[in-house]
Amino acid sequence: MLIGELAAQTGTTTRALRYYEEQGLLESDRTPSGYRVYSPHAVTRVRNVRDLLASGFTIDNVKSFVRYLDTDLPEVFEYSPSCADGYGVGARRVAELGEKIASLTRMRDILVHRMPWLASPNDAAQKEAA
Amino acid sequence: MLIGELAAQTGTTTRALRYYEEQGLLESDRTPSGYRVYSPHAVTRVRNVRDLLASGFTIDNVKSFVRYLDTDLPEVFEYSPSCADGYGVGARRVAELGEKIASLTRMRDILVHRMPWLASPNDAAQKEAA
DNA sequence: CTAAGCATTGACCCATGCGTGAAGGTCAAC
DNA sequence: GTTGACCTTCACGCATGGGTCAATGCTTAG
Repeated sequence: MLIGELAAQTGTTTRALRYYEEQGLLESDRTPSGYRVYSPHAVTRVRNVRDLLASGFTIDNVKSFVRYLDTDLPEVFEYSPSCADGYGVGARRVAELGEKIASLTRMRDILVHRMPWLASPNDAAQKEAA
Repeated sequence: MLIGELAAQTGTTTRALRYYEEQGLLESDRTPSGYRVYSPHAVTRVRNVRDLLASGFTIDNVKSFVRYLDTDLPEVFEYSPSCADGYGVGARRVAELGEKIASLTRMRDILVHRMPWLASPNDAAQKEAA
């Protein structure tokens, strides 16, 4: 299949697919005239990439999972030592997200401290969510 | 005073001061040879800009406060209708920060949901912090 | 033949607050 | 006169995931 069809089947754009290929996450054959040709497996692969991106991983993170992208990913990953490297990536990413969250939360708290009259609704929602 | 001394007195860099000027947050006279010359008021101004940035405002936000930057800012802003526009900026910024925090938190929760074995320490700290 | 609708590579754009050179002019002191 | 410490204006770089042209080629139906 050509790139437009793959884009349609995976709900993304041709630009994104070329980007994934540029990042080493996707392969393609070429017609004599240079068009990218994909096997049906590419659909799974692209869905997995987008799944992981939507789960909060970065493109660089996803590169670490490249070995697992050709089969459907489970909803929840069991712990198995054969995937320890992937788990390290997950742990680091969670730590990064935690730091960013903490940093933004500090900023928001400083702001609310200096402007107390804009405090309550967000604060209540925040405490409830945690 | 010249830019280097202003940088030293405000604990920042010459690069940052030129950037603030480029953004319309700081003014300077020039010597015949083109050096920037600042009045002592500039020290207060720069400190206020950095104070607001450290409080979680963006450069664009600070531009809205440009009228108030020549006198010392209070630690906590009282509510007064004469500054309603500034308060709107504060409210919007707090909302933006809240959205970013919520978005990152959603991502982290999805990740932890898919990789449950990396859950606890961050989670506990998070709930405690809120 | 030609137009429509696909494809190609290349390259700039977004936001954020500066850091970090490069290449050069100015000023005070020795 | 020359060294060294200051100053000047560019202008690229960062991290993120593509968006959005531009200029051009391929393919197929009318």
